[in-house]
Amino acid sequence: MTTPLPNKPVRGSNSGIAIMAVFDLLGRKWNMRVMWELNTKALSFRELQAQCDGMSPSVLNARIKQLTEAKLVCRSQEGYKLTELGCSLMDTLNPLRNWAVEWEKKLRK
Amino acid sequence: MTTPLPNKPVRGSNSGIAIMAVFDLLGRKWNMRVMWELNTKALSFRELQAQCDGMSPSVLNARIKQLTEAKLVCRSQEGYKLTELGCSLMDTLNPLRNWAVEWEKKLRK
DNA sequence: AAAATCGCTACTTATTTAGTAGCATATCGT
DNA sequence: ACGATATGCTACTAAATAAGTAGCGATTTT
Repeated sequence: MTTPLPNKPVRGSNSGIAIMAVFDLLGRKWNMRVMWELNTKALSFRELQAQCDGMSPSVLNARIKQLTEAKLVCRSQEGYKLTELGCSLMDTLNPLRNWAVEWEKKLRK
Repeated sequence: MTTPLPNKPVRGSNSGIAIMAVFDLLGRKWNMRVMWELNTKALSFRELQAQCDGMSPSVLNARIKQLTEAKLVCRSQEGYKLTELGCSLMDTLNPLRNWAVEWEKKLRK
């Protein structure tokens, strides 16, 4: 157990950089949730808001903007929906669903 | 496109509840990152802080508390480390690593 | 043409995170 | 034994983010 404080990231392989960006994105309130709801079907702004427990429109707007810039969500005739890239993210995130129920079981114990 | 605003979650199957808790946990700054760093090896408080770009100790403390209550992290002789449950979460999250690099590629295009 | 609904912005307040200082305990070298 | 250094962590303030509410201009419905 050594290591003083003054240490910057210095992740050698640089392959670590990408995952950090993902953490920034997903580690933000609502982003996963919004995508999760859109994974079912395209939704209009207000539908999406309703699905997300009535989250405030200002924040929803900001999230949509961020997810759109990240090319995970886009707008279409039927409303907001996931892009291919967005779908692929939800696919890799899908196992979380099952993990979640196992986790909940063990927490109750 | 219908649906007025006043609508609460009402997720029928109740299996949706668990994933929402996961979103609350992971959708919070630093939680994924902290676990990611611990996935490599056990770390002391200050080591962990250094690995996480010098995140403020007050926040780190809060995160550790939350992750500990969630039984994903625990303390040991060697420092803080992931529990079995925590490891299993990182395992299911592992594919994110590869998704992240693909995502980055397509973003640059 | 009136009423309702839409996507969204503008604002204020509440909650969360960042940033810094420092205390109490433990370990180390002399 | 003594001071020097390191550790885990708390306290406090400032900055950033989210919640909450009102409402505008545009479209759609009646």
